[in-house]
Amino acid sequence: MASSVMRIGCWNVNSLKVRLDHLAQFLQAHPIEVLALQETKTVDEQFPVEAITQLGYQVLFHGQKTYNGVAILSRTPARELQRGIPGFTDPQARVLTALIDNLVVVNVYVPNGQTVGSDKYQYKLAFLQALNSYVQTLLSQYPQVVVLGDFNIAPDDRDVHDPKAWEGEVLVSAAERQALTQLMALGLTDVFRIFEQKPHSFSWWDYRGARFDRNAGLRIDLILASQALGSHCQGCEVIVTPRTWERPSDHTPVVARFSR
DNA sequence: ATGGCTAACATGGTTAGA
Repeated sequence: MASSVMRIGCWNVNSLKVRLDHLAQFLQAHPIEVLALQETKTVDEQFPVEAITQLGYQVLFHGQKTYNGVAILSRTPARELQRGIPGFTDPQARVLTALIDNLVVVNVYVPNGQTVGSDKYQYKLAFLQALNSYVQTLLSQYPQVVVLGDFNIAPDDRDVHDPKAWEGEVLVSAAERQALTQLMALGLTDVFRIFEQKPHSFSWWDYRGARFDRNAGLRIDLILASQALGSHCQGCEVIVTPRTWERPSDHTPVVARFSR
């Protein structure tokens, strides 16, 4: 790659079709090298390849009807390594892994879990366990790995606008946080926390109740880097601006910058 | 206060998100 800097981002767009203009605006302002999208909500047959190409990106995608769907945009060619998690049969399109130069990009849209103890919560925990095994295998094969996307887990109370109100709830419950801790224990760093950050930095705000205006959000969109990659991280920030645009996604992009 | 917003699918009202 010509550039000495590699910028990698993630963004839950909550429907790619609705958010195409915002994606173009964002990439114009932040012409990053790799962007992992979640909740594209688009079947592969209808994926807007042409629109993405016109933005100057190549794209891999793994979608389904109505729900979920993930895509990886890149300036340089990406090779698809895996759709979904090996050995974890799942009709929901939530994981896509690509090899871009020497970098393994694991784009994840972790299940929401709905409520603690529900069937969807159990599915979320099973998903995270399967993801753990998968990432462990990848880390044994490749030094440079980034696992990024919508984790639907706020790592700790700094990532929650009102920890008391959220205590024990889905997205912050002990079992979810433990699953994330176990994933990171494989050798992944939440690069956002390498750096000093403004307090109350969040990546998602509920559409309801003017929560964005009150900054009543959570940080649930994460960029986790392997040691070999993370040691080259030069910065990480949440890009809040797209949340101020008309008809926004409820999530904002997160971007990390790496030297090469 | 189990409401409240948004999107998909459908074309009214349900499902799901987080």
